[in-house]
Amino acid sequence: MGCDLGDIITKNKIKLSDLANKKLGFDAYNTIYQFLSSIRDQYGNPLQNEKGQITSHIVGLFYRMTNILETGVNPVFVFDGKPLDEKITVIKKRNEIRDIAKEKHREAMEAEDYENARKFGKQAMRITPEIVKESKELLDAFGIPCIDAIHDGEAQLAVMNEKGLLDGCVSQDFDVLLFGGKDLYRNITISNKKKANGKSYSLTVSPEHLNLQESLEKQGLTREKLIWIAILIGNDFNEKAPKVGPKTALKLVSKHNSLEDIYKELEYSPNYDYKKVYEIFKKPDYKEVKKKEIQNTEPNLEKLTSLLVEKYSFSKERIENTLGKLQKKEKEEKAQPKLSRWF
DNA sequence: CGATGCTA
DNA sequence: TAGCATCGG
Repeated sequence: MGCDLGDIITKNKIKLSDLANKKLGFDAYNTIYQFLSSIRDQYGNPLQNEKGQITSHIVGLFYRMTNILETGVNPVFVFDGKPLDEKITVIKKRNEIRDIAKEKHREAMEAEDYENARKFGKQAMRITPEIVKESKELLDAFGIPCIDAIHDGEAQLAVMNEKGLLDGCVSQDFDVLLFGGKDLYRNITISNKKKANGKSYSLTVSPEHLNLQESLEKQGLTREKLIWIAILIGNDFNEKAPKVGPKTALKLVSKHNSLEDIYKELEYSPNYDYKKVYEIFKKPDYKEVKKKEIQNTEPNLEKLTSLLVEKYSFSKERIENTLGKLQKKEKEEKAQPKLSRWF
């Protein structure tokens, strides 16, 4: 997904508690997709209740958002709008991969090959309008505002960050930086353990902060040249140039003064409109939002409980136990009205 | 993924 | 009670 700028961007380890009192914009699709692909049973099927409703995104959002609010973060979720025409190719390709994965998951289940079932099950999920609606309903009960971007959610996040409406953007993808977002936060999770694959639990990931300006300075780049790199190595809007990875791309943009010159050296003529792609990143689509629209409100604990217990059949005991922690935090804030984010 | 249960 | 295993829905 997105664009593989991992080798070019500087990563700074942080603690979750460093994010207290920050206004952070979450890439909604990115966050929800992670839950859908990782919260699964031993056969690679998503979690569902007895009615057959998928609940992976609900479980994931519920626990992560209680932790995020407890940390003192003020979140806002930004959803993707209608995709740009330039993104259709990537979307079609992803849908094909998903369809193939679905079929392979079915075959693996039939063969009782559960390792492969898990592997392909992960790749078979897609975010449906239903999942979006349910996620928004849950976030609303948490008092977390949701907004819809014109096109790419990451574009909207980047501009909101650049304008000072956000202290940072939360996504696993790097694209926010291409769109001009200043601060990107990755791995914003409670547990630092990550499954390398089905078996080993060895890899650990920690929350990290990526700053656009710092990364550009360290590499002697400008944002314009960073966008060239993205175009050369491939992104959501165009495919990569042959035999060019991040390292080669970095050398190429340092040596040349235009993408035309780089393509000339590569003896490659792209069959896509790279000037248009440049503009998509350079001047991202933005929907005007007022500060008031992205303000958090007090979580509605009764509504959360009834939603989760009645609609999704969660264990009442678990929900009340988890929400109890949030309630405690709330009481502390009310005792210190000046510090409260809700008034 | 994040919580909870089990084990030594 | 830390560290791994497996529920959860």
